[in-house]
Amino acid sequence: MSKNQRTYRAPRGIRDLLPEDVALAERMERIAASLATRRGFREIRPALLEETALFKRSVGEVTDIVEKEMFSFERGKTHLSLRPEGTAGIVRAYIEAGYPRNRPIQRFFHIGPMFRYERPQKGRERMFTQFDVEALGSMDPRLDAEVIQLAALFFESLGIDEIEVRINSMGDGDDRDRYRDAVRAFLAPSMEAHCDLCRSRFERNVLRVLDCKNPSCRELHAGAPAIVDFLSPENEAHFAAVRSSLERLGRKTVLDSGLVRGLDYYTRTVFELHHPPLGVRSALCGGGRYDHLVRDLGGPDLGAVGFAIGFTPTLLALEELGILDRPAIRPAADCFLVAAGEGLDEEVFVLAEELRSRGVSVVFDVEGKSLKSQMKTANAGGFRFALVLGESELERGVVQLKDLPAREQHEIAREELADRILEALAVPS
RNA sequence: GUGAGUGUAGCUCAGUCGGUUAGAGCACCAGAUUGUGGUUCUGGGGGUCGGGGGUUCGAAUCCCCUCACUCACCCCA
Repeated sequence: MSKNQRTYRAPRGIRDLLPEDVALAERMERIAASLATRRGFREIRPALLEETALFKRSVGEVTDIVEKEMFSFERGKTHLSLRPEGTAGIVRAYIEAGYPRNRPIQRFFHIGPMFRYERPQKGRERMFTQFDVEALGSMDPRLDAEVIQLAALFFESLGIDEIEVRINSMGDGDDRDRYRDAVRAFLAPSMEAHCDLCRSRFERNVLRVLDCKNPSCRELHAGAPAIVDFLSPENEAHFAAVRSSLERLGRKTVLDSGLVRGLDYYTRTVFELHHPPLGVRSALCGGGRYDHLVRDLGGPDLGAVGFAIGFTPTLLALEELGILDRPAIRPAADCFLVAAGEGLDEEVFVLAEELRSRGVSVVFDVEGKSLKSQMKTANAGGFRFALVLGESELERGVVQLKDLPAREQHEIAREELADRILEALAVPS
């Protein structure tokens, strides 16, 4: 860093995943992928960038996400946005690829970055990774239960037990509208007594008023209408079926009539997975059914259900629970090739590539360090082997193979070197 | 967008009532009779004390502004 040169940082709320961090991310990805594929969910990698209109249409014009949280820009006449969530793009891809006509039942999962222009704080970033699962093309309540079960198993596989499934139904169409009207009518007389926030929620999303944590507001909500009393027989049956399917798996559900997902596309089943001991940050997963999104985005009217799990909240949860065991940092390669003496640069380079071609991972010193210093580097870097090549070895066609943790060194014929290394690596040290 | 807290070396931090060359640990680099790593010892590089302005004989320290980060609210994974 020179003095008169300005420096650069990652943009606010965006952090780099350094090589040291990748193993942990990979572990979560592996667990997610394994649970998903076992249930026939296939990985999909949709666009990171979409037409802005897609999100306006699906997520909703009057949501916080669309109103103020999207990274949007214009190129030519096209308005684009970095995706703030995964479902819209996945459904768009599903329709665009023609699945609805040919093979409407599709189970997809995706792990990748999402972007929201928010003020960063603990557990919340502008670029964050989500594990998304979407079961498309069916209304079957067992799919609701299946994805909820999948989400719960994800956390349990990581060691987070006591996952609480909070569930609600938002109804669909008429019953939902009637419920909303009823809530509005119920609240209207007491709005003056509510907090400022509730008053703004009343305008933006009435149902959210019932979610207020303010005790004085809560008192005003006693006797508020419950959605379950408004559900059509069909939606009520669906909701009951989802819960009973989960019960059959031994998974309890908690009816949370205040649970209202913020995005416009949700219908019927909505749910959140919580780990109550985590307090304010107990919410680990959110999802639900979005039965008309495919239609709203230009496809046939097909049901769908899915969820999103944020990796950052998950990691935070593991940390707070003290069960985050970071995978050991793996060395860059198995072997560190040491040059014993001057003028061996080319020889070292050639030997390294020779070993690599036989399947051995090797790096060599590029700082012109002393032999001793190279050995230190090999040790500090966690390499299993140091390979020493000097004039003498070169002439005799051998290499010193040093097993660093074992502190043993043997002279090996160059032709046998790769095999000997691979052999030694095959048995646990 | 609103509010609060914090900015000293790559990292974690100390720095008194304002006082002269701003420190420690870790990390890094180099040595300890010249072809061999964990410990130890010695030495070394590295900071315009976030930036700008002000008060003062004198500012890392006090005041103002600004930026950044963190946390909280809204909302959310």
